[in-house]
Amino acid sequence: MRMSQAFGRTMREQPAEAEMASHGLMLRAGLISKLASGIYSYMPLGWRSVRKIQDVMRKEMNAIGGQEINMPVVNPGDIWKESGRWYEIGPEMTRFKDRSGRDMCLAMTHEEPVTDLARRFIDSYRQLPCVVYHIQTKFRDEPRARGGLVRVREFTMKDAYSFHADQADLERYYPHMCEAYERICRTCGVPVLKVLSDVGMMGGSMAHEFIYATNSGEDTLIRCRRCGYAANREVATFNKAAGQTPSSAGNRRGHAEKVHTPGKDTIASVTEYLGVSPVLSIKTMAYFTQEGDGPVMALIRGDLDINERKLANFLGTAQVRLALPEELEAHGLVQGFMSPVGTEGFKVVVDDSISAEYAYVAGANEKDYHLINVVPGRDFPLERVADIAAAREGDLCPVCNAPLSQARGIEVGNTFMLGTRYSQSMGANFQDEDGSLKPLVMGCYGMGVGRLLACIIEENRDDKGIIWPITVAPYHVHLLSLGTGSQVLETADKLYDDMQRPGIEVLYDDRDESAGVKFNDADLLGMPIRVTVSQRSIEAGGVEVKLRAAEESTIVALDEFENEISGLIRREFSRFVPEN
RNA sequence: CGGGGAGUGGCGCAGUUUGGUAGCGCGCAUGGUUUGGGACCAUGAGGCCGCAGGUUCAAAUCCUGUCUCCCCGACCA
Repeated sequence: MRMSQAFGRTMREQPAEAEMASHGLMLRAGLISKLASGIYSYMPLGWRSVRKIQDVMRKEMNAIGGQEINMPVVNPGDIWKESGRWYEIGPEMTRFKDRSGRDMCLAMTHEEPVTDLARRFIDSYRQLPCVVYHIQTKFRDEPRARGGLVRVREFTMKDAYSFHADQADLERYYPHMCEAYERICRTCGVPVLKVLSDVGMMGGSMAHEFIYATNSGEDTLIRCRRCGYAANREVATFNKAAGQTPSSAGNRRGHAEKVHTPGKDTIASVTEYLGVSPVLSIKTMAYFTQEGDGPVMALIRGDLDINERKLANFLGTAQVRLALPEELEAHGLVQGFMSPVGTEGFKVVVDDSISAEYAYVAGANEKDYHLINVVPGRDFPLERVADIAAAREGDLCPVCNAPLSQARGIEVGNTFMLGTRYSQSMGANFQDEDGSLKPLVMGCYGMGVGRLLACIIEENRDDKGIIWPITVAPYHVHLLSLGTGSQVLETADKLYDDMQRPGIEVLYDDRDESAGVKFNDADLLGMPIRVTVSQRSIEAGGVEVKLRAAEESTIVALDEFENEISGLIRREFSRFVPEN
C-alpha cells in the first residue's frame, strides 16, 4: 500500500477521549474510528490486523476439530424465550419487533441459535463429539463502554460450541480448547493467565477465563506466584486455617454471656477492647437478594471479609446488596452489634471459617453489648455453611500455602462447561448407544477479537508507538523513501514491487514528507521491519534495515536484500509461532 | 442508574467570570525554498460555538430544558 493513497491519517496528538495507552495508539495510528459510545469503525490498517487475528483463531479452532459456521446477529425472541434468557437478561439485550409484531433481539452471544442448530442436525451419539465455531458481531447494550476496544457495545467474538454425549467426554475435550486459547494468545504476542472463574449468567459447572494481566484491566484476579494457582477474585479460594489457628479456644463450656462494650461497633475495636484475637470473633452482615428476599445474615470470622459474588451464588441469586441502616432497624437488627444469637426468622449463611470447635465473640444484637463464649452450632444453627469469604492479597494459597497476590487484568477469552443448561431447556437431544434419548452436553468458548487487539497493543508498544508482533501486523515491512532524488525514488519503487511479488506485505511511505515525519509515523504505526531508502543509504552501499523493536539498524546491499528480508521475516514469525 | 468533567473547523485547545457577532497550534489546499528524527516563507479553504427554547438592541458567553461524549462507581459471558 502506498501511503500517499492510504485512507485514514495518523494524529500527532492523542485525542482527549483516550484513557488507556492502547486506545490512544489505535486512534493516533488510525486503526479505528468511533461512531458512537462503544461502537467503532475499523480503518484499513486496523481491519488488516483484525483479519489476521481471526485467521489465527480459525487455524487453532480448525486444528482441534472446529468447523466454521455463521449464525445471524438478529434472532427471533422465541429461542431466547425457550432458554429462559429472554426473561432473565435485562436491558443489555436489545429487543425490537419486526413489521409483523414478532419479538426480535440482537444476539449478545449465540448459545440459543447454536442449540437450535444442534437439535436440528444432531440425532445420534455417532455424530458426537462435534465442534462448531463462528466469528460474528454481537451487541450488548453495556451500561458503560470504556477503554477503547476493551469494553464496547458492538464487538466481534470468536465463539465455539462443543457437543458431547456425556460430561466425561466434555471434560476430555475441554483441555484441548484451553490449549488452543493459549496458542492463539501466544501467537498474537499476548501473555495470558488461565484462571478459574464464575459461571455467571452462562450457567454450567466449571469455567475459566484467559486474562491478560495489566494494571489498566477491569477484572481482579488472585494468584499464587509459587505454584501458579490463579482465580478470578469472584471465585478465588484460600487456606483459612493455616497460620491463623486460634490459640485459645475460649470457654466452650461457659454459656454465652453478655458483656458491656460501649461504642465498640467494629471487629477491630471490640476485639481490642476485650483482648481477643479477631480470629475468635464473628462478623455478621445482612444482605438482600436481587429478588428482595432478606435480610439474610452472612457470618464470617472477624478477620475475613464476605465475597458477595460467592454469597449470591450460594443463595442462587444474581446479586446481593448490603441491607440499608433503615432496613436493619425495621427488622430489629442493631448495626455494629448484629448477631445470629437470639434473633429468629432470618436465613443464616455461615462461612466455613467459623468452627464449632471454638468459642467466639459475637454481637448481642443490642446497642453497646456483645456476647462472649458463643459456640456455633450450640448458640446458633450451622445449617447453611459455605465458602463465602473474599480472598485478599496476602492470604494463603489453597494449594501450596504461599501468600497470594492480587492483580488486575483484561479478560481476553473464557471457556465454560455448560452441561445441559441449553440442550435441556431447548430440547436438543440425541439417541445414545443404548437407544435412550439424552440431552446434549455442551461447552462454549468465547474470545473477543477487538479486545485481543487492544491487549496486543497494550502489551506491544513503547512511548513512540505500536510494536506489532509480525503475526498480526497490518504489514510486514514499512518501506520509506527520503528525499526526492530520482535514484532514491526509483530504488524504493523497485523494492516495493520486488517485495510484493513473493507475498511480502509492504506499507510504502512514498509521501513527500520530511524524514522526521516519516520516521515518527513508522514508529507510531509499528510495522515490525523498517526499510529506509535514501541518498545516504545508497552511498553507504544499499538500504537501511531496522527492526521496530531494535535500536540499531544495518545497511543491506541491494543484491542481498531479498534473502535478507525474507530471512528476517521468518525469524520474526518464529518468535511468535512455535515450530510445527 | 449515582457522583464528577466536557461539548468552539479533522485533532489539541483559548475565549464564557465582566454579553458586542470567533481565535491559536497542528493538520488540509496552492506556490516557492528545504530533505536522516514531527522544516521554513507566502497565500488560502474550512466553524449557524452540541441542539431547542428564553432573557436582551445584541448571546459561544446569562437562564431553562434536552442530547452526546469521557472518567469513577454500579453492572458485565
